[in-house]
Amino acid sequence: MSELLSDLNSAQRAAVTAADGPVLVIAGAGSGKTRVLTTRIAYLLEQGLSPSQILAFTFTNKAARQMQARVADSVGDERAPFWIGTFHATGARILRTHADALGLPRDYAVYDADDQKRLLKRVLADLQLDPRQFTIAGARQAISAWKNADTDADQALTAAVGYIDAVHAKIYRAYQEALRSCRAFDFDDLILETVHLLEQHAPVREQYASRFHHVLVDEFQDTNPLQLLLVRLLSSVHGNVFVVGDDDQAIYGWRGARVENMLEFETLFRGTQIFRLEQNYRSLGNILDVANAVIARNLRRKGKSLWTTAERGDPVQVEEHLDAEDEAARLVEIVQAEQARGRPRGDIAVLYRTNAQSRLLEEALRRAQVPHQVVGNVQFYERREVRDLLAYLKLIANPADEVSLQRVVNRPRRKIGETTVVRLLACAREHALPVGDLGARPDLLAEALGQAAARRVTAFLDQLAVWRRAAASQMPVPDLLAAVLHDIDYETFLQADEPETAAFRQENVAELVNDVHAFAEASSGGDLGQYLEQTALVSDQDAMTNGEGAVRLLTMHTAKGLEFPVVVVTGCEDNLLPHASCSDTAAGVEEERRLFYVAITRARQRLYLLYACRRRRFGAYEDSLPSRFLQDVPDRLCERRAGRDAWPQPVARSLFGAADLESTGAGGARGRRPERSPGSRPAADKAPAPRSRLPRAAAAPRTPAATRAAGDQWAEDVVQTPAYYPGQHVVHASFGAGQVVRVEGSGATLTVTVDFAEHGRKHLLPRFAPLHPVD
DNA sequence: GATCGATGATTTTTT
DNA sequence: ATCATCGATC
Repeated sequence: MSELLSDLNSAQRAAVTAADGPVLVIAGAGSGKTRVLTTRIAYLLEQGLSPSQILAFTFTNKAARQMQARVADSVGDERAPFWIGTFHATGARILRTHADALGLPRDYAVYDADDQKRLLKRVLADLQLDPRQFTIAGARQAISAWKNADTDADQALTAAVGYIDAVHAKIYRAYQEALRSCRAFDFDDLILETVHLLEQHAPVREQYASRFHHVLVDEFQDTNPLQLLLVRLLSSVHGNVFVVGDDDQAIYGWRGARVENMLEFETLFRGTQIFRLEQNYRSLGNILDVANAVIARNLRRKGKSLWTTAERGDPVQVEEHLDAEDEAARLVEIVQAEQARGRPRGDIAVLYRTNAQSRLLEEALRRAQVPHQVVGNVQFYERREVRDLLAYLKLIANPADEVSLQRVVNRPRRKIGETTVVRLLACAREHALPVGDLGARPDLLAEALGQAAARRVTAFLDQLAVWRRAAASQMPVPDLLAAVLHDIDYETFLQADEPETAAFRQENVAELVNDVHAFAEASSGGDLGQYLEQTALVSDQDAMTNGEGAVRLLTMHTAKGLEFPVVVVTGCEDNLLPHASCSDTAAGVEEERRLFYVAITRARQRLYLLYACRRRRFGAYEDSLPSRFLQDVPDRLCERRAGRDAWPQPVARSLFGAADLESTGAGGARGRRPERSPGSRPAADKAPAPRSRLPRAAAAPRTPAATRAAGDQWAEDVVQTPAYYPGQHVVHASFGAGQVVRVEGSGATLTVTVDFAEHGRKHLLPRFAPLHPVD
């Protein structure tokens, strides 16, 4: 035990060893928050608690896995299997366990954002609302807000103020009915229904609340009222609630999170002990002071100031670029310069406010042959063919899943069109039967459909029934998927459907097959329901592997909880950061400032803050101004510079001096760059060597591709796909270590054949499969 | 029922 | 600029 605590500072140790009862740990960025949490769990275990008496909530599945692994490291594997997961995963687990007893459907589906959208689309169409006035996104937002406030549709209708609200409430009701008749829960339901379960069924509540002697919550500042309620219910017997958070990093207000959960914690839980962690172990001094200076501008905060004993480090680099394309080009330079200094690519993270920004950055990196990984965004599970196949599996698991049925009923083509589907669904609804089971009722089908349509539908439903029987008799998920693929002859369909992309799609299918196999191996006999649940609940961050070797591109939100030696924040511009849609309220701007603070505090050693003077929006250039937050970056901590040739000034504000307003210029040329203010460094002279002052090593950076190409291992498209080569040692997240056998295709269709030590030969798409070179 | 071209929205962040 | 959806056509 003493070794457990020996590496902690006194504040951390006090928190870890706190006596029973409610505990609030206010943990600044980089102050060892995760460590305190894991050590606390290990400490409790060493105090004699059984793992089954501990429940912990994390923000992502990845964090859950890491935390479990770290605890296992310090106390041994056999003591480690405590309950840990996201609120959603934990809710799903509890619901699944008690479904039968409560009359809930046992094989309920979990609807993700896409399923939810499709269902809402149908609901909106059924209600015949003006699609201009009532959008899917608007309705979804309203419904989610109600659910997070534990308000049902009837309550929402009663409390509705005004027409829009009232219609949204009606949509809510219709949506909820549709969801239930599909035997599906959406993300919010996973928590809401769990709360209802515990509230309404005292025995179940007692069971969990007495079982869990300690409940711990990470990222507490981003919990919503429902999640808080769940925590209270689960800890209602023992009252040992240990929460860790940072009010300065609350960035999920827009989806119902309430910092107040944290700020009011001590009034909610009597006798709360509070600990503050303010020593930062992550960032060098300049970076930390910039972060402190920025966040100090927020008025609504508990207030803390992080300190460090680390050296100052380099000044933070603040750079102006002409446009987003230039910014992207500069990013490539930065990456190459960092590499030239011996920095692994995996040390570098690129952050942005919106996903849309990633495309340009990604393109620039691809052109420059810099291996990179976009974390989140277009997920593997969101590929169309992958979603199609998952929809088949979902429909097999749950015949009432109308959204999935709609998705696959005519894919491959079975000549079952829109009209037929509408009639089919109406029929199912009318007789309160799962649509997938209608095959057993030829009488109803004959009644609802024409003869030809009924025949085709019957053929499809019969096929479905065969798969269902196979699944019911415990056919392993990989076999089931193989059966589906064979029976629908998906390969032929892909070929016929779109020959140009068939090969690419085929590989996605192969990757899904791999994924299913990996699941089967990892879970040893996990059933279909578990697999589907897992695919529904993956988060953006989960897709980020620990492997080295790729520059990471991710949103600032996704970056929460992570750290990188080098961070490049792009698009530090007003209307982007703070985002235009958040700029009209003080609270909105404060949340955006916290987001900027989160971005800054991800950096350990070097930090770049980039902005562009103009940027395309919907295709056309629009002028942009430096983020107002950049004004809060103290001059003494940073170097401000312009990266490229002289360019027309944006209209008003610039970091380079106040003279801008006068330099509006005439005609086409909008004036030239003004003189630098005394405090800031000049960047480019007007001389034609503007980049020479940029922080880049003098020697031309050598890319790995350039080096390896000499080996002549490469096919002709070596230029496009430099990252993998035969003989190379790689690591895959599920399959472990292996060696590359063959590299085919390029760009998006790049396929790598790998012999894995423990899993044999697999074909992989590095674009989706997390495959990392072992340097 | 499928296909093609025109049209309009899209870019806030996510479990 | 790109994507999804819609309508007209086969």
